[in-house]
Amino acid sequence: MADDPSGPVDEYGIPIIPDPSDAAQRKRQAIIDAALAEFLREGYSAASMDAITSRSGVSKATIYKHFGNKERLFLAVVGGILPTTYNDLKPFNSTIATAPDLRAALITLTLDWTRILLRPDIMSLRRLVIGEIDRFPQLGQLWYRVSYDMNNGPLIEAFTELSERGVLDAPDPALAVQQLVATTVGVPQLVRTFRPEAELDDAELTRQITSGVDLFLARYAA
Amino acid sequence: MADDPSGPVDEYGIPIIPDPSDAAQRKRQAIIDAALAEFLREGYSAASMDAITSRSGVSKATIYKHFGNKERLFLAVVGGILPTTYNDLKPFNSTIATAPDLRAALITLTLDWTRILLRPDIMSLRRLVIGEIDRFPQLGQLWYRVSYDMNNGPLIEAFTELSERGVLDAPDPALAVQQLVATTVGVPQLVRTFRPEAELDDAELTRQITSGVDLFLARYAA
DNA sequence: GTCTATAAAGTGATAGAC
DNA sequence: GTCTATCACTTTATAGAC
Repeated sequence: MADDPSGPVDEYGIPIIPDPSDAAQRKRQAIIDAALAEFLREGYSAASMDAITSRSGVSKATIYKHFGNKERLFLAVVGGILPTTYNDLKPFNSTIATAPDLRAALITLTLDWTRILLRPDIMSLRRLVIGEIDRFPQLGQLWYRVSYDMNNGPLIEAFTELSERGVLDAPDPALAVQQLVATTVGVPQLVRTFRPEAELDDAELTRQITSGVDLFLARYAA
Repeated sequence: MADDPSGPVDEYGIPIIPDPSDAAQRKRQAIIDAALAEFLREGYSAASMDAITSRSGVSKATIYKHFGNKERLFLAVVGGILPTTYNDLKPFNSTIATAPDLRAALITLTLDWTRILLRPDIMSLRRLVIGEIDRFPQLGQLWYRVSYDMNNGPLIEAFTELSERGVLDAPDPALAVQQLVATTVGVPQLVRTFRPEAELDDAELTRQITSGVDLFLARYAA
């Protein structure tokens, strides 16, 4: 019988030949995962292609076949993870314009945003992008655009609608959104940017965010 | 006559022998200047000691005699420039508690701060520190402490006094200062952090800062 | 203290076999 | 597409002369 196991077989004994492009896709993903971990740990310059090679389990030549060079790998990996990261923030936007209790809705929204954006992995990614902006200005533009599309943009629309309905008095909704984000998310985020290990229990975080929303409403509630 | 110019002489023809420790001090300063420029351009890892050597005009061995290794050089250079940089912000603090027109004083203060902190060299330094925080947590702590001592600290004192006199209603002066900074300096600074080349004319900057101060006073003016 | 010259290790990238 | 083996170069750091 010619059933020596020279490879994986299915339930009928038929060899499973992985779709070549499928295997390539999995290797590509393994490279991306390894590269992201390495870039986050070491930054762009100190990250070595050798280290990414051993982390990923594929050969260095394969990495170069897929991504060309180190710069393109970096852009592909970081540029690819950015929208994914910010996607977590999207579900919270839609309820603002129709919320019965605007204050409670704003607190919930900004508190959720803050909890996500303070996550250590997202903070590390943020520091990495900021530190490499002179070398990769595209990433700064991308970060800005993504955070605008996913967060500020929808909120501006909601504030515009709320102003028309007389609930808010925000003649410049775009600036109002920037200010709301600054007084809420911005406060703990600034601390964590420079002191990643700074303690911040949930009660204190809630207090800061609530105070920021109240500050915002003291000026903008109609 | 034994006046062959084998070295610089003073007005009497007496050779000027530079104080050895003085020459060393000047070389040390040349190294620091060259290193700062190189680190700002390239970041920590990509900056090469060779490049710093040729920029500074001294030999590589001299740099190592002075600073030991690359990490210590980086810490000495960046840690040394931080207080110097933030010193520019100090003169503006003292007048707040006694200002006849608090709104105007706050606008002047935050506008001056913002103009300084948005300077390209300071923004680059900030990006450098943020990007290297995993490697050099001390710099994050230092940045935080320096900006606290030079800015927030004095303002907190002023707000405390103004609250006691009934001019402000700020039960938590430390948080109020964080919020004021966030709604003023923080708004354009966040944009410039990710988009160094973003245009921002002075009229628009003034509008943002003024709006931030008015937001602050809507909640905290007694 | 300062220099020149060099050591020892690591870098990004590629040629050629399969 | 993927691998092994290797190239050409740069890196940080130091030894030894002055």
